[in-house]
Amino acid sequence: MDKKPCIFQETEVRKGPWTMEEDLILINYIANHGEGVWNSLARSAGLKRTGKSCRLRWLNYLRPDVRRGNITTEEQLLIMDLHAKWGNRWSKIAKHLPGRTDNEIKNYWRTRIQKHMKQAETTFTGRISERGNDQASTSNLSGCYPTDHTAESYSPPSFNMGVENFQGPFPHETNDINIWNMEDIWSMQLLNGD
DNA sequence: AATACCTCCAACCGCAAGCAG
DNA sequence: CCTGCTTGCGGTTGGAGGTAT
Repeated sequence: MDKKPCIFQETEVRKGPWTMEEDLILINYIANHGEGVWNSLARSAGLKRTGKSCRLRWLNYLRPDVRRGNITTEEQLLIMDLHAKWGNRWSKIAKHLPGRTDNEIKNYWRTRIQKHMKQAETTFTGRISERGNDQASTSNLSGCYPTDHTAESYSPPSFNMGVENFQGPFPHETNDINIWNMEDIWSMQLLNGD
């Protein structure tokens, strides 16, 4: 990969997946200096990333209060409700779901809810054309909300951001060297001192 | 077992708003 | 007011992992 360091790589901005080292650097830096001007933070921390990238990584992934795991039924309904009110104002919606990020909600909406609604729409309009629209009401969509495993398999309102309880950001733990979890990162961060 | 297809999500991009000089 | 910089937001994409054939 980086076997041939060249002069350009020195100033080159890194893109793509974050490495554990980068995560650690960012966490350590923020732990010591706090969040700030992201561009200068990236530079001062020695990260070859844009401020934007650092901010995104921190907010969506590294922040200690980021809650990971499947969306609960309550959250699901809240998302539906708020989306009906505000539309695609993901950050606004996210503010009402503690620990959830706008990115996560957005992804959830696009991949699950939107899909289900689309399916519902096609079957629904199919039914309408079959037997009239006597059942036509938007509230019918509520019966089509995804109530699949994602909501059922979610364990814990008792979620605790304590390091020992945190399950890590990755849904699938593997032996891959590039895969680490937040427990690793936070414990290493603790070892590195405040 | 191989591979084609699908799903999900982390991360990027572009744009607009806010703010300081 | 204008300009340049930073941040925040929403849309989109690439790729890893899972599933179907």
